[in-house]
Amino acid sequence: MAAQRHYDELARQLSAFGAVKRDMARILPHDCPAGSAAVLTLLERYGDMRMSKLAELLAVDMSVASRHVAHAADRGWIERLPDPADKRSRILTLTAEGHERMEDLAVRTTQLLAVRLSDWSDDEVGQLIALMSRLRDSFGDCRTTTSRGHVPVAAEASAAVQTTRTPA
Amino acid sequence: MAAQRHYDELARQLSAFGAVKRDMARILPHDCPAGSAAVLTLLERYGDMRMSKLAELLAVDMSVASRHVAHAADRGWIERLPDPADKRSRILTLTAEGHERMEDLAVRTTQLLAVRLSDWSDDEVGQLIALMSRLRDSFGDCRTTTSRGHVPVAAEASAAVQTTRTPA
DNA sequence: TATTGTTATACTCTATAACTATA
DNA sequence: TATAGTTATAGAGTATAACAATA
Repeated sequence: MAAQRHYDELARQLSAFGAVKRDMARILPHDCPAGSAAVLTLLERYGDMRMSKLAELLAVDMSVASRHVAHAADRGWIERLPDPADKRSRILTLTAEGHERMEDLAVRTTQLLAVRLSDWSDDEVGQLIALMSRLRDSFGDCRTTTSRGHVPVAAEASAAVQTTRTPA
Repeated sequence: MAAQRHYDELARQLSAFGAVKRDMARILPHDCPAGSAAVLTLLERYGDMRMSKLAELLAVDMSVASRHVAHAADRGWIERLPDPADKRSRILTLTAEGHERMEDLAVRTTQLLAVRLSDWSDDEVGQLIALMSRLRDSFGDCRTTTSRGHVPVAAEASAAVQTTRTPA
């Protein structure tokens, strides 16, 4: 259990962390907001998937994911193919244009981070990633796993305090 | 310099990190959105200050800070006193009601984090805070509006990782 | 002229709820 | 009835620009 004096500081860091995200978003093309970029990134990384799965990875409501997907689909970056196994569902897949767009996004991201993280060691970045990932996990946000070792978090979290697990 | 393979992963973590902030925001009182809560927190922590300083600490434009401050002032949580040294400026200060509100916020935050971080050690939380602080610092040089005295954001956190400020 | 702060406007992101079409 | 996905609506957060008052 962490000391209480750390709680306020962590909350403060989270509060001001948005500035980092906004700086990242500033380098995006004008027709590709952060939401769409996230959709493309996840599709390239994890391959074709359904809406519900994408929403889970994005850590947002499916209605939000649907909106981002519609934006990307309108621009021809992704396609929503019918799912032969379930006619209610749709399979999302990157188009050739989508892959091109992703290439562009990757270049922009790399260029920005190469500047911002110029005095970070590889190990330091790795540590930050690991801790951020674990925090998301502790908050029940890590529905997927970049690796196979997914640890369910609801169990140990609810041990300390009887908490309402997002009751509807 | 960090390896390129880490760049995409860090961008992905940042992208999905919003879910953590939203979970934190969910425990706030209905009349106190996250923006107002951040204002109260900073005023209690660093004491009375001017709008420009607050905006810097919030890492947002002053127009945004002004909006949050107006919300808090409308509810009697803070006061905007005239600055005798500069009649354009206003000194922000917490009222008694503001302190009460802060007490409530601190309790809510502590309760939530006690659950979420139940399996984190004190040192691990400190490491995360230090790395987040340093990342904000690495991104901070690009958007400083008033690069006067920079408040030591990571005062207590710098124990684990030494933050480096590259002078403009 | 430059700076401090406010306000008007517009845009992004988000969740809730109502809706459809399947299951 | 229940589930997958879409859309309409409302709310929070943000930046830009125009503005007023003061330096």
